[in-house]
Amino acid sequence: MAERNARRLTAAARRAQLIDVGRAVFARHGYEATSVEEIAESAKVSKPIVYEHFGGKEGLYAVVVDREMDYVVRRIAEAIATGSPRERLEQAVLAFLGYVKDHPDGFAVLAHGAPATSASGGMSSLLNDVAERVGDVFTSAFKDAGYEPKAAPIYAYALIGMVTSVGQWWTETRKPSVEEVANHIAALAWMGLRHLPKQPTLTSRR
Amino acid sequence: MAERNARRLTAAARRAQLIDVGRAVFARHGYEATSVEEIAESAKVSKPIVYEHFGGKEGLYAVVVDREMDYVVRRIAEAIATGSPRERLEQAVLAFLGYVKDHPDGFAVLAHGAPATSASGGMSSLLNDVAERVGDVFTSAFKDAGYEPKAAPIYAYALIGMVTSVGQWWTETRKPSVEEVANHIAALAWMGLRHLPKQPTLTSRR
DNA sequence: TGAGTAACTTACCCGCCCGTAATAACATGG
DNA sequence: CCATGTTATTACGGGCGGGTAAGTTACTCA
Repeated sequence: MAERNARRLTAAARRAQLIDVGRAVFARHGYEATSVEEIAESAKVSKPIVYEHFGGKEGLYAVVVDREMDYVVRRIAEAIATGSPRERLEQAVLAFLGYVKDHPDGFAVLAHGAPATSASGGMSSLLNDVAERVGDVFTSAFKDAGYEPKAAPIYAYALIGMVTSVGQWWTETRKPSVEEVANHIAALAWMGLRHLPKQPTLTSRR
Repeated sequence: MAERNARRLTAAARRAQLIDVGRAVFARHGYEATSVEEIAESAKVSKPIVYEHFGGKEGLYAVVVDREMDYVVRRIAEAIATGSPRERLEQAVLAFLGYVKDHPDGFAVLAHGAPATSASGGMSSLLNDVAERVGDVFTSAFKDAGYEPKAAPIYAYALIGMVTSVGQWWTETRKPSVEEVANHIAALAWMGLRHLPKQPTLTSRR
C-alpha cells in the first residue's frame, strides 16, 4: 500500500466521490437531463464504474437524495429541540437557510424534485417529505393549543414553501446574509405582515 | 365548409388543441420526460403536425408557459387592484388558490419549472417571474411605509413560496375548500403564528 | 371536374444515452 | 515471479426520441 495514486481509489473512496460528483451534476441539470456519462467523466472515471457501485442512474440518485434528506432533517431537528415556540421557529428557519448556504447542491437536488416516479402525479419536490414531518409537529402543537388539527398541514407546507422559495432566491443573489434573511422570514411567520418590525432580530440566544 | 369531421381541423383549432394537450402532458411528466410523440398521440395526430405549428418541443412548451404566465398574472393583478393592504393580500391568496383549483395542469407546469435553459443555474420554478412582479409591488409599498426596500424580495418570495407549496399539497388532497385554505394562509401571512385566530376568515367583502 | 391548396401521414435518419460483456491494468501475498 | 482478487477501460447493443422529406387525403372554388 504505497502512496495512493490519484487514479485507482478504493471502492469506498470511489463510492464517496461519486456521490459527491453525482450530487453536483444532478444539482446543475436535474435528474432527467443528467447523463451517467457526464457524471463518470466529471469524476475522471468511465461509465461502468457508476453501474458497479449504484446499479445505474436511479440508484445513485436515490442514494444522493436519501443522504441529503437525512442530513437536512437532522439539522432541523437539532435546531428545534429546545426553546419556546417562537425560538424554535426562528432556529428552524435559521437552520434551513444555513443548510441552503452550506450545501447548495444538495438543496438544489431536493428542491428540484424527483424522477417523476412512475404512476400518477406524486408531488414534485422532495421537500414534501420534510413538510410532512413538520406537519406532525404542528399537529400535536395545534392539539395542545386548542386549534383545529386538520389545518396543521396547511401551516407546515406554508412554512416549508417560504423557506424553500426564499432559499432558491438567496442562492442566486447571496446578498443579505442568511442570518438577516432568517430574521425577516421568522418575523413574517411569527408577527405577520401586520406587525412587521422595521429591523427584525431573533429572540434566541446565540 | 360542411359539418366538421372529428379529424382534420383548421390550423387555428388544431393549434389550440395542441396547446391544451401539450399543457396536460407537460403537467404529468415535466418537460424533459415528455416526448413529442406522446403529445401527438394524445391529440390523435402524427408528430410532424406539432413541428409545423410550434417548430418543436421547446416551441410548444414556450407557448404553453407564456399563456399560463399571462393568465395567472392577470388573475392576480385583478384581485389586488383595490382595497386595503390586508384585503389585497387576502384576495391575492384567494386568486392564486383559485387558479390552482381551476387550472391544475397549468399550475403544475409553472410549478415544475423550466427546461434548464442552457447556461448557468437559473431558477427552476417559473413562478419566480411572478415573484419578481410581486417584489416590485412590495418594494414600492415598503418605501411608502418606511421599511427597508432591500428586504422586499424576501417577503415576495416568501409569499409566493407559501401559496405555491400549499397549492401543490392541496392538489393532492383537495380536502378543505380553497376558500378555507386561503383563510388560513392569509391569516398566517397577516397575523403571524403569534396571533393566529382559531377560525380564520377573510375581511374582504364578497 | 379538375386545379390548387391546406391538413395530415408514413417512413426514415441520426444522435444520444442507458446498460453490459469482455478485457486490461494494478496491487498484493505466497 | 506467478496467482488471485480488485479496480478500471474500451467497445458495443439496443432503443428511444427529436426532427425532416416526401407523399397522401380531403376540402374549396372556378
